[in-house]
Amino acid sequence: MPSLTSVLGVLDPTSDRAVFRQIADALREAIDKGRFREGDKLPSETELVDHFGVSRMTVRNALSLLQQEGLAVSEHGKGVFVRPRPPVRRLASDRFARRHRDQGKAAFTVEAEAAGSRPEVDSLEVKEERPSPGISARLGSPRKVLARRRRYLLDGRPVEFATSYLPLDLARNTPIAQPNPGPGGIYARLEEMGHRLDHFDEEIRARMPSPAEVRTLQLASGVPVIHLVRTAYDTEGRAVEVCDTVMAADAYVLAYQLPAN
Amino acid sequence: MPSLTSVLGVLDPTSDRAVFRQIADALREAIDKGRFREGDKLPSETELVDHFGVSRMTVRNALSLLQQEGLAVSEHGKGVFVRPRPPVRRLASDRFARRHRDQGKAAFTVEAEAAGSRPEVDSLEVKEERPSPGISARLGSPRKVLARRRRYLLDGRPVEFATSYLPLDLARNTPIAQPNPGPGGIYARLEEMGHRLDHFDEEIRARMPSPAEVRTLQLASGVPVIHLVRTAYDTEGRAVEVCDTVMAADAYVLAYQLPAN
DNA sequence: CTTGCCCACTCGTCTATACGAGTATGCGTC
DNA sequence: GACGCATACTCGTATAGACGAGTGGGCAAG
Repeated sequence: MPSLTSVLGVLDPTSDRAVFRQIADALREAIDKGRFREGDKLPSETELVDHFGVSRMTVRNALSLLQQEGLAVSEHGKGVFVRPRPPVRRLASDRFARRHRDQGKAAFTVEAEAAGSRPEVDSLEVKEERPSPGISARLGSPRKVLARRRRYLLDGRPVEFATSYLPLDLARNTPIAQPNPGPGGIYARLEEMGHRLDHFDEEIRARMPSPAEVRTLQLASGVPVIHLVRTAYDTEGRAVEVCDTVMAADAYVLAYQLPAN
Repeated sequence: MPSLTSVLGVLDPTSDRAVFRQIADALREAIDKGRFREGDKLPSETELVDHFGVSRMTVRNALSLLQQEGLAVSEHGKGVFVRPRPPVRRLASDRFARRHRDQGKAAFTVEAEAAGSRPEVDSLEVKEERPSPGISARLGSPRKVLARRRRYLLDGRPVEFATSYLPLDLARNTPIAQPNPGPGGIYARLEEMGHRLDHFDEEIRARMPSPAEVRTLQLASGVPVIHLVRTAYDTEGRAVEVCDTVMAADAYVLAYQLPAN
């Protein structure tokens, strides 16, 4: 068991860098160098207080910085730990290609099982709503829309929360309005109903989560969300669906392939 | 001038919600409702201490929460302000299409001026390096690479930091190794040299910035970064360039168009 | 052996105080 | 008017202490 001094060094009293930043720097460097690895417990607040000879608030300030940076997570009653990097799910840009739809099973389920994870979908809700301005504009200002909400989990961990919006005149009294729309999902149903899909537009933003998003996605502090809004167009140029998705950013990498022409 | 009570309400002493969270909730709600607008100054710490009858650390805790959420920014000596939403730059997925390259001017400059902003590029650096493992794998394990680093600014604000890597055997002693590679950029030069571009792969992640990234992009707290890695392939299937880009997430929307086939 | 309790250790919350440092304003001097 | 300074206000940093609450291990009683 190496001494704390050899792992963390000591403060530089001549430095004009704030003490809590120096402590954060020492911990960050130790993590970067692998002295603490994913899931390892960092020294307790008391140990850091003793080692650096500062007050507890100063140590907490330093640890709080690391949490904001997404490097550490604290667990009440246990300690502060190096944040584990969860397995990452890769979303390929061809994930909605027609050939995948023909298989029948939901893309999320197939792909997760192939990756050796246990997929779940919960909090499914289907209801009719008045569209928000953003959704309304994308769908051509329908008076009402059908909203399909669901949350996706991998191995019990929530990773994504998505809502699909469809113009009500298009979706009412169809399988799309059922909780389970059947094999191939709502895109397969849309095509059966004569809305042959032409292309999708996707808009990607990243930001910090709202408190509500922190709850539904069980996000650690220092983890942003990726906000993806996809609009599906049929061959007539009509927007037939908007899917609004919020993903835990530490669980995803999005992949796109672009032609050079 | 409405009283603070009418804007923020009062604490609920019977609630088991932590006091600093209640204060943060009150401020967040007031911001959401438009009682404080973008750029507005929030009540000073002292005013909040007096209004809620708590100690200053409790108020600072609440304000710190809002900053982590990206809702507020503090300015030393001035106050805490509702974080202004900067104008957002939209990156379209066809931004590297050949037709845009033919114009001659740099895409960033053209587009920024069209949007009425003042574009700048700085800290240009061109050097030969040993590639990191990730870059090396993408480029087919060259021994050395040419690295082109630059930072992009809009109206004086840094928004993006990018590094292009090219296999050295391909780029050495060409215009690509010059600080200014000429009209159309390095992609135009690559095509002139016989590497006709076929497609690009882009990988997108979002995360909190490192301290170094906070400095170079002058990021407010609570602003994540979008990390985009683009690999360019020529028609022979060879990876000819990797561009590693870190963007201030509050300054960008990425847009992609996907075919449905 | 099992159950249940106590205790030690962890982080969470809150108070009170002090001083430092950046900003803006007004006022007096030049 | 221009300049410089004092001052009041802002947030930043740090100390010291207190109590609460979640976790886990040890120990004693059953």
